[in-house]
Amino acid sequence: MKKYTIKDIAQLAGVSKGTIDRVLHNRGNVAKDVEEKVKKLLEDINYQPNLIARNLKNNKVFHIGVLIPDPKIDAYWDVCMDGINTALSEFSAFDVRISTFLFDPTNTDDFLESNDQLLKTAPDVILMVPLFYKEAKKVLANYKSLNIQVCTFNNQINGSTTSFIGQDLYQSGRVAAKLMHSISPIGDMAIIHIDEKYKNAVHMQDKEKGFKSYFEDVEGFQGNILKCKLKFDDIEDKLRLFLTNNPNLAGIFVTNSKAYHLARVLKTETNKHLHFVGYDLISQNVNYLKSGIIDFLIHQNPRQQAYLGMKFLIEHLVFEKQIPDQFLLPIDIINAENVTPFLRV
Amino acid sequence: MKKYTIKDIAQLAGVSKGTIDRVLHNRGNVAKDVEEKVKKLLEDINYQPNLIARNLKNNKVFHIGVLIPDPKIDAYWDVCMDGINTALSEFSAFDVRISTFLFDPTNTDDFLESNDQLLKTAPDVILMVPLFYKEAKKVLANYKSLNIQVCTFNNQINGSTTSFIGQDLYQSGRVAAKLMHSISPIGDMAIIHIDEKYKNAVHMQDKEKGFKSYFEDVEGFQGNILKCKLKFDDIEDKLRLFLTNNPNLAGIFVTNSKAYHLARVLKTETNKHLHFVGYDLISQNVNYLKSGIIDFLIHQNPRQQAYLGMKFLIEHLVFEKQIPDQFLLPIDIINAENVTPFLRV
DNA sequence: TCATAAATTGTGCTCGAACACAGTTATGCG
DNA sequence: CGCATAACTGTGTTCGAGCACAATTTATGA
Repeated sequence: MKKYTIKDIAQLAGVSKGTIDRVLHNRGNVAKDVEEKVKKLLEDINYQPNLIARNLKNNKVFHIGVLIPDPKIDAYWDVCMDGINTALSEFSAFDVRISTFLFDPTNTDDFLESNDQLLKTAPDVILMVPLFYKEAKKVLANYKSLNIQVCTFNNQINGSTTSFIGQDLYQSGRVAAKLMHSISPIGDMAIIHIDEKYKNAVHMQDKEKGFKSYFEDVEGFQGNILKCKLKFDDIEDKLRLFLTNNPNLAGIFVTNSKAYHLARVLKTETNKHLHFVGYDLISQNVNYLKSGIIDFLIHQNPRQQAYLGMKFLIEHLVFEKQIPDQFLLPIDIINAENVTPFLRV
Repeated sequence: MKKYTIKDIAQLAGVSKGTIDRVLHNRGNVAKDVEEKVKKLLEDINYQPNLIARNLKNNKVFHIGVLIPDPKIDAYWDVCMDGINTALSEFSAFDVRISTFLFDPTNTDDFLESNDQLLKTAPDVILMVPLFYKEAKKVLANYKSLNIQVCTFNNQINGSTTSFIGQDLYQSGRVAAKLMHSISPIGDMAIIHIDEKYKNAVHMQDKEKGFKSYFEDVEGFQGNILKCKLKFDDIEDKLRLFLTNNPNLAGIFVTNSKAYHLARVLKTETNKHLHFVGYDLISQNVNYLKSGIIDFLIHQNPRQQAYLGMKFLIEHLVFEKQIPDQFLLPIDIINAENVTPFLRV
């Protein structure tokens, strides 16, 4: 229970605090027998350095680089900075500073360029959304060789050992399927991929696989799982055609945050209510959720992802805590009645 | 951007750091003109004391009293200690210690007795589940007069100014109703209160009100909202009777964590599937959720409640942060597919 | 005018870790 | 043996805030 200090240990070992310090930091110049004796003592009393004192002495300014998509181009990222700032203010006792670089989420070159600029600020550690697989893989490998600790969120780069915070997308597809099945026990289901310009195809495919796998597990399910790809410019026509061709359609699952594009069209289709599950609490989606066009949204919690990434990095810098290799957030189910507190958090 | 120290300010003001310190802490013995000058200077440069240095100097052991229901008597509370320990380990750099006192959630006297014992440990601040309205109100008033900061979670004591962390129960009733309506657009709905021995009637009533209010808002809803009170000893018979008497019943909403008692009975009723919404991720409920008897559980997140309470208290002690008067957590919707990550978090 | 009290201001030590540097003991070699 | 060098050990300062106490200045009264 008692907290031992270096001075205590020095006294116990019958040496000076300088020697203890040399042992603690493996700075050499310690007689072997003394070193062993001290090490054993440290072990025995389970010495934990006073991190407050350490931070006071070191008096470091920690520098965190942030590389995320530009919220002005895609509103989904709007809340990330909130999460980052929350973490920052929680640790305001320490001198942690960030350099934020935004990139166009439709432009791989911009990602690379912003990353170059970030690198120039010589950050201690980095928080990043590794949106583009190929480019991110290279970039992350580079940071690994530079021995700069990186935390990624939003999407995982397979085969990378970098720490990742996000959701299990396959499972979130299953959650969507379960919801759909709950509100619509029979009928055809459509998985709809809306083109996003950038290639996060892996994203959508994981969700699709999860969605399908759920219905495969349902014994005697009466309905087909359909698939449909839409592009921005021809959403309306193609969707109407799809609806006409599939009269047994009961539910629609949109694999990204663009559900509102469909919702706009479905709103005018008054003949029947299609069950509708989508992703992400961006304002357009929330409006359709509240008006009853969208039944459920799955919340990927970008704010929390960014917050946690920031927190892990700061705790690593300040308290030398280990950053988890992977941290999977719960998959939040949102309907019209529980949406408000989630917008706040 | 630059962080000013007391020494810096002393130099700027042309006085010694002792004088700055006297001004900062209103310790008097400072000439009026000097005091004003220093105060203005502090204002101008927006002086923020280095909390690391302060904590090192003060070198205090903070003592937090914890008063929660005994998990051995009601498993719902099992995860609270996890949350508390998580917060504790996050702040392991500081010397924060807890004294935990458990009470029987069916026994008001035990609550009062445990509280007396807690009081004897002379805690700096307190984290508490104020389960019993009348008793808690007294206890909280006492702490207020003793000027001991208290954080409560789980249930709010109306008319108390004590900080509260939890959920909006009325709204959670509405969430349950919306879920029920989604999976069962027509038919009668039953609100079932299962007796819990202790008088958290307010709890259940808020949920009931929310549930009802939702269906009142639904235009042209075809169904009745029924109500049923059950006691532990006659659950089975009474429930069967209720089911027989209400052939149009489509959904059941249980207002507390005891849904599994009904689920056991419903499992044997093979004639039709009743839609079923309950509360809390205790293992019995989760099993029925996974096996499909229960459709949704609402997660009150007791772990997170306890964690946040602890965190607020520690940050208050260590960093002198303000504790929010009220912090409402999101209302988590759980089905069989997203339950696992929630059990972990 | 000067002693004394009162008011004000300055100095120095502490907290615990980190590290530079000074000091001490051991070893090697001519 | 003597002396240089290496190997090891101890001391003292620093980080910033807080507080005790010393030091200084100002006010008061005989």
